[in-house]
Amino acid sequence: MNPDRTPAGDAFAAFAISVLRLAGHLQTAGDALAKPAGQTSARWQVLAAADHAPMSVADAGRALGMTRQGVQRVADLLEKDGLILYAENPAHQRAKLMVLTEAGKVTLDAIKARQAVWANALGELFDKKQLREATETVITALQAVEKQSVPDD
Amino acid sequence: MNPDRTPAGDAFAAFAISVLRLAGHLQTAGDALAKPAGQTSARWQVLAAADHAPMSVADAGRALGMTRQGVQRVADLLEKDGLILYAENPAHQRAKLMVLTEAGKVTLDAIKARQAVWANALGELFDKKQLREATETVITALQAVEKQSVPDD
DNA sequence: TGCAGAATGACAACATGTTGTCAATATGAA
DNA sequence: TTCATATTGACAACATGTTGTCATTCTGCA
Repeated sequence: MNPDRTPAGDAFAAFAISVLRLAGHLQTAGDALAKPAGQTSARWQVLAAADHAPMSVADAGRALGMTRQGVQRVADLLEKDGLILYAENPAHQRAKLMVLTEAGKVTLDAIKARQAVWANALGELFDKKQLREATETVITALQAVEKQSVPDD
Repeated sequence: MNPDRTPAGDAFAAFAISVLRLAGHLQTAGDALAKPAGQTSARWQVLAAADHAPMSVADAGRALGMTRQGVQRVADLLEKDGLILYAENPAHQRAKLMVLTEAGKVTLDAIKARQAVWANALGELFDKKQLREATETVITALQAVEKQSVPDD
């Protein structure tokens, strides 16, 4: 079946599959959390990045682990909806800064409030130590997968 | 900042974010593993489902947690490339069965071999118990997130 | 046996994100 | 200061997946 996978390989593969499945459900939950505010996970992420600090589209792309073109498309939609605006950047003529408008702040706060209720309820289901250890394992895997180049293409 | 999130909520949110980030990297790694065979993660998943047992597009959608339309698009591409074929289904005139062709089997085996090397190497980096416990936590979260409806829309 | 309702594939519109390319703008080293 | 190089936004093509709709085919029950 899997001719050359070791027990350790099997264990990692099972872990990876469960992580991918959970991520799908988390994505769905994120969309549901953002929906009453008329937003989506993607828009929420960009709003949150711009709220954290005014930044260019390229900055947000790096912060979110996405290409700047992908962020650009969402940011243009957010601007059209009046949730962000592109402010002049004294340090760079081309790279305008995304800034939340009042409407953007209200929208983001509404999503954050719903997310808090959701996360609090789910957090109660776990032992604190269990959740912390799992998070550490996930982060370790994150770094390992980043580092591990796939067997030579 | 997050006015009403409890420590447990913070812990779950941190866990969720790390899972989403790892899933992104795993997706990228999956694409890299499939690429030398001229495939992608999506095509690999459909090939693997059809290899497990001949099944209809709708069946594969359920197995993969995707809509049947999404699977259909990929399956049509796989058929066009000669990796699967739609076999008559004695039990259902409309719902043909996806079956791997010889070329499909060769392609899938090539991907599986590369995935084994990759998973084995990553699995070695972890304590077996650590990986097993993290997988259990992820699966528990999976079930909880499925069950937990988002605060009333 | 019929027939209402479910399941399925086909098709279209759309959301999300990537890759590739181009021109405009910054940046840093000679 | 100048010029090669990197960064950035704009634009297009494409991959992936969802939602919605329709007609066809199955299924189960009265």
